[in-house]
Amino acid sequence: MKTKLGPLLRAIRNSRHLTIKEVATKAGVSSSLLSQIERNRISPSLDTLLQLLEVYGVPPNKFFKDYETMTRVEIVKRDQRKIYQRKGFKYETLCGESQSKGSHSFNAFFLELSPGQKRGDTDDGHLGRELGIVIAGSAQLIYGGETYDIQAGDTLSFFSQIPHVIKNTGEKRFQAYWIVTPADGEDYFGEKNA
Amino acid sequence: MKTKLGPLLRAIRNSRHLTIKEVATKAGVSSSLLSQIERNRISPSLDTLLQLLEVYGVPPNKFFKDYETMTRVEIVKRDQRKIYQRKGFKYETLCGESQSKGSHSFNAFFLELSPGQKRGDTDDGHLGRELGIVIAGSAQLIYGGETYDIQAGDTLSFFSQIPHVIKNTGEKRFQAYWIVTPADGEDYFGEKNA
DNA sequence: CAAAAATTTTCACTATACTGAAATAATCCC
DNA sequence: GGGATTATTTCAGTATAGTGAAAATTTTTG
Repeated sequence: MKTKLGPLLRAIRNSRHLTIKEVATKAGVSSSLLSQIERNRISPSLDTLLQLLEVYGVPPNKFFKDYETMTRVEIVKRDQRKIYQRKGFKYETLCGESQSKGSHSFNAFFLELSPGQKRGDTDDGHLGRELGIVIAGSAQLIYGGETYDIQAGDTLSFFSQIPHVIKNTGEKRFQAYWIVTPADGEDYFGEKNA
Repeated sequence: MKTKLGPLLRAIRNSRHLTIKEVATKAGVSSSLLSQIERNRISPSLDTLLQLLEVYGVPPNKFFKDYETMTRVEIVKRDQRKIYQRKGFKYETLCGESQSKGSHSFNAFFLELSPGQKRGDTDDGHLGRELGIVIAGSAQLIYGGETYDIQAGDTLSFFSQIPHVIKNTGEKRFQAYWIVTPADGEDYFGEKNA
């Protein structure tokens, strides 16, 4: 009851355009079990997981390589930014190694929350990564059951399929740059910009 | 109740000179559970396995990469040998790709069984790979619950920690070259030629 | 938009992973 | 070699993974 790989399994299944029933039958398990696994209500046994991966044609080591980067939340504090020069411009790295390498690239928009307001639901269906750059205010990030306090100058990045909520806990309004990635060709998923 | 990675987990634990109790405590599980997992009497849940790997400091993707090559038995029939020339010698490959690459290299000895005689026990403690080259006679290999018929000209290779038995089922005596590997530096185990 | 079909979720039940304590086996040490 | 200590296994009981059917939801279709 600890692992949170259900959403990834669901994303893989959707990318193959397979129904729960189809996959369950091929893997030799019940539909209800698969349904519960994909929503993290049950932590699958190793046997079950390996059977599912076999149906999807995903080698276990590849799956766990991605799982590793998936389950890692990385918070870069303002004073931890790495600064470097390039082509006359000054850069400050906002995203650590575990996020920048791999098969997801970013797109951005601007986000503002009034005091008490919150954003992000438990299952928005979007697949990929999110990157938040906090400009003003303070907030709480709830990610995979754990809570993180963030404030102006901090940067946070995580896998968007995992349930997450961000809430303005301060008095002022909360402002941040928000970057979202589509799934691209390097991962399991056949379709681009799904 | 399908996976057979218990012996590998036990081998890893022994290489670290840790007791069942120590590991179980660190991983937050009971001693009895670990005991049963290592002898394949229980297929661990994913949570439990990941906790154990964390104690050992083994990344899951690495573990499953090795598990993949571990669980594969490869039988090369006489007429399937790949023949090639090199430095004036003629070679016939006896060992497929899944065995030759990776972190185990081979050493050899000669094996002879009289009719009905059998060799190999369910847990000989030796860690590494075995390679058998059958010269004369016929036999049965029982490996991980499955039975394979082998005869003169065949080659078999497998991970020696998995329970295995070879039995002379023919009328004549059974002869084979037998190759065994020690664990080397590329895998989890600190000690060489343990 | 409403009925039908297909897919997913819920619910009561069964099988098995997991626990804690006692029994067995192995190791230590004088 | 024998008693003490430590490590492992066994056993009865509990928690949770897994099942099969029916209910609820979503999608399709006319």
